[in-house]
Amino acid sequence: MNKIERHLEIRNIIKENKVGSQEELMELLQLRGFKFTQATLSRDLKYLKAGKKSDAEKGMVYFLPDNEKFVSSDPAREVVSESGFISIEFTGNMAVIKTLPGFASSFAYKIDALNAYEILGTVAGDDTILVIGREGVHRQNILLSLRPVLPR
Amino acid sequence: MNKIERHLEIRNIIKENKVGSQEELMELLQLRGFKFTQATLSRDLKYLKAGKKSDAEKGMVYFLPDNEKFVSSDPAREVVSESGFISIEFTGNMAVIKTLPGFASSFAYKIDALNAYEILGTVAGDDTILVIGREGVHRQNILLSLRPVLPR
DNA sequence: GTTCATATTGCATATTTATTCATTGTCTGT
DNA sequence: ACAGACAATGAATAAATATGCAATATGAAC
Repeated sequence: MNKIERHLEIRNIIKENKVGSQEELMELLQLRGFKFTQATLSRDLKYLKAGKKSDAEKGMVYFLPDNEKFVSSDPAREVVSESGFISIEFTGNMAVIKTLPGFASSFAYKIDALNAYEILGTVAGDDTILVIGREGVHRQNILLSLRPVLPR
Repeated sequence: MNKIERHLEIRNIIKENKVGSQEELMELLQLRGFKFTQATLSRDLKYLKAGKKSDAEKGMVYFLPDNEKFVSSDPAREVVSESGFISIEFTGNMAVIKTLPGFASSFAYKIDALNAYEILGTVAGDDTILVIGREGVHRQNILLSLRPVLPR
């Protein structure tokens, strides 16, 4: 039972190639040594939240949800893809942190876990976190307290 | 032969609703007085380059390519039904935008896409968006930069 | 190991979507 | 108005995708 590996390979193939049907995808996977049926592939694609979009060349091709395209194999970008952190900016005694789509809440969770006195609380959307500083606390203090969760 | 109108309506429906199948879409169109078969709808969707993507609520739903512009055949409802926008109010250098339930994140996405210098970021819930203005920026500037995504 | 609970899968089939072929509708030039 | 060319459509059917069910595998608790 090699579901995990199969899922990884499916993602790779969909990202690198224009795949027009499950049958086509199945052939590619079988070339790589996987053994299974179309029913399984249908379930896999559902699990991976793959969709199908219009393509000039092949009619319809499979694609993965947006956040997939940010997963880079380039080590220089690893930091971003691991934590999802993109940027931080201040206004007043609040900080606005930008993350990759979907990463905000997990990132905010880390911030909350710091239990920093300086930080009153956080509000997380999908790709943005609002960090509310305690009254009288200066942005430099907020930044310092956030240090542990920010990429170096 | 009302292909054009039908296409417009299909786009509206797809934009505004989560449509899971051609059959479902066909019912909605027939309620609006269109008469045709599934074969035609399949061709229409191909022509409109519609795709299908994963959706938490309905499994798979149709969507239009990014560059597709929304055109409503009912001008009166366009404002609210297109964007879901309901109201905007300010406090300090933040704006609170109210939308129809479920519309906040897609509306916030449009705001983010503006990439406005004046706007540090947005946090979206289900029907409310908090827009954080850059320090020193006044509400009038924020309002101006939001202009492109607000109903006229 | 044995048992129970749950996950994974294939097979067969249902459901959904695309296409072929024939027909009808629309437009243009005369 | 008529003929010819082509677009649009429906009916039937093919192709593609999803799912119910039963069998098998996996892991946890004992």
